[in-house]
Amino acid sequence: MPRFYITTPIYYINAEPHLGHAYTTMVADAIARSRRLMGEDVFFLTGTDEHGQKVERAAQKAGVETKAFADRIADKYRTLFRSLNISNDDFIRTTEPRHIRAAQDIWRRVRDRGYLYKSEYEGWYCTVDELFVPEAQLVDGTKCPTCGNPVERLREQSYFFQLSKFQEPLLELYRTHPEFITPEIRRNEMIAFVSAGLRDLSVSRTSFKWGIPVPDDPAHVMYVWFDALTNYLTAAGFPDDESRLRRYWPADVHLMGKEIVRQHAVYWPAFLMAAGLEVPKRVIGHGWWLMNEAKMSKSLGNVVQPQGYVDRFGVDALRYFVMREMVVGQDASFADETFLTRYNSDLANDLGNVVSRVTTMVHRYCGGMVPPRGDAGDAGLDADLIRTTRETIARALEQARLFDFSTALREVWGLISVLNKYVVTREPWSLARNADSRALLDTTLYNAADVLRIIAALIDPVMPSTSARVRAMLGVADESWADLRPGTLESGTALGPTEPLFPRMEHTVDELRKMADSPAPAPSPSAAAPSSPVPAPPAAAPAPSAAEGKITIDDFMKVDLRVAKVLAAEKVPNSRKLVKLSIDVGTEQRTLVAGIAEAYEPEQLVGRTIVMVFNLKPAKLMGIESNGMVLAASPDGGKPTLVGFEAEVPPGTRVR
RNA sequence: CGCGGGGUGGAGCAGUCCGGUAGCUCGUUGGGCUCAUAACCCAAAGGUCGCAGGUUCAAAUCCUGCCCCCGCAACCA
Repeated sequence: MPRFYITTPIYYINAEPHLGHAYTTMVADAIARSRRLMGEDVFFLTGTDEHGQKVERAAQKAGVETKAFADRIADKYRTLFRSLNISNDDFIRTTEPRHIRAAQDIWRRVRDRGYLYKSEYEGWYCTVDELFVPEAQLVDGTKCPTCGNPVERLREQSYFFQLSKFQEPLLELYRTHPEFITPEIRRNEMIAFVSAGLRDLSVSRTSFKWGIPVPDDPAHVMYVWFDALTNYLTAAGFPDDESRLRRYWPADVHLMGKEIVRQHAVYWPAFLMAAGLEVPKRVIGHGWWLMNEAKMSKSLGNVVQPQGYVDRFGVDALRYFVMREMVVGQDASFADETFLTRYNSDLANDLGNVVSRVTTMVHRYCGGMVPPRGDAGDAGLDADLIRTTRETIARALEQARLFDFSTALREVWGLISVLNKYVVTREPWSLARNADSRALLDTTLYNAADVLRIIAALIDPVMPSTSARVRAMLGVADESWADLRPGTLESGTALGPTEPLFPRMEHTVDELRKMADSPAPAPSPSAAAPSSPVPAPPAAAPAPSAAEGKITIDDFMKVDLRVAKVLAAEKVPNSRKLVKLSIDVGTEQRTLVAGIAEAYEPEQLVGRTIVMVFNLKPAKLMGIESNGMVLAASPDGGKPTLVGFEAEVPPGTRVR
């Protein structure tokens, strides 16, 4: 049996899971499921990356032990993946003993083959926060972005990996295996990056402890990617289980977001070559989900919580949407309007409705049993349907093999459309009124039900539970893709009860947003299968956990809001949206920088009364220090509108 | 010359590599049907394919120049 090993990245646990993590994992899941249907021996790995200073600090901040913190976040990922119906075969955590052993083993191999050397790492270090700060993040070029204190130049001992030795071997790899990096744009980027020259990589640290100790030099822990990337080997049995390793290594697909293609397509194969191990076969970098045209990010408050969509629409609706909407490799936008349209149009009106109408007719006209196939069909309509079905199977399977589920789904929906036309043209309801047309009625409904069976099989990797529900309605068992063809549905099969797959969602987007803002409804009372879409309970259940995310009046009072008057305003040179303001706050004059140039000309601002955050920590923007922040309404994607008053208020007045 | 993506009927997109009748989904309008989740089916309206040159029998597609939009970067404090 051919084997197929696919991985997601292991997710870094300093933050909670969001749509991006969910997306990568759902795509990997669809790939894994499709390969199982093709009869391959699949090993599908995901997990969490738990070491490093950021985790150590996040735990400190949360006031818990690092290990306990890691357990908690890892559980969140597990829980999310369960609710997304992810079929991973293993869930690896880099803090597990098996991984620590593997990472140390590969370290020794790389070291013994002469690709590690000890030297000094030099960088900007903040003694207050106890961490190195990348030069680009420094405030004013001298201060720590987190605490504002001056950083100092510091050296520490570090092991370096001789990445520079792998420039040629890597370019050779890209040349001889063009499919190694997909899509092509990522490949070109990597070729450019490697061609520009590679610097040796610092791969250990002495400045923190939360990591895997370097063998024979316990003052050092392994740094970031050396530890993390090795997980793909660990789970494949490295180093002890040789037969397993021979079976599953090298991996067939490493799937990830485009931001970490470099680590997987440059560092990782270099590490492996250095250790004398085989490199993976393919690295796929997918695009990003854009929210209102911006990349989602926490500070923008536009993070999509996957769980909310699962609760409202069902897992398969979310899985369908992301697979259908994003062409792997490109960016796509996640808009509620589009989601709702796809849900109602593709899932309710097309898929759900065609299943409903066909099964209902079999119940009504054929006593709930698949009728005999007969030979009453004609060479036109019936033969066309069967031929289209065959072609759809071939094309959808081919697209799935190429990891292009968007196109595969388009093919399947084309078949749904053809099936609808078939039904309308043949008019079974008319045939049913006339005893003479019994044979044609049977053939028609046989063919229609048979195509539903094919559709259920084709959507299986993307929508596993919907696939199962369609099969339950048809009374048929799971089937693989190995011998999928029309005409194999058995006559006489008793259908299960018909139920709506995707109830139409009549809410407007605004209503849905409101619901999404309120806390998710309590998990539906026991029995509800995870697959059944929960028709959103309108305006239900406030707040068991309402306290979360709210602040006390004391917290609010920490924010000192004041009225100020603009004395002068000028556009910051070379900036797009920044305006430099001189303002009168009653007691003093201040300079501040505001990101409102797209909405206001400087002249309009002079003399205007504004509201500002008075006690905000100063920050430097485009080289100008800003002492405070102007309040404005800032719609997503729109231009800001300044806060104002209906009556004259003197500068310096406190606002609460 | 910072890096990258993009400009195709009202909206969102495919087509561009390998020139040859401009396509899909949603929306709109009219009709049909009543098995179906007011779903489905048919038809129609709607496009100077960002602009200007060039190559060609023929350009959305190839070449040159320009304009505009959007990310990222170092500007949302």
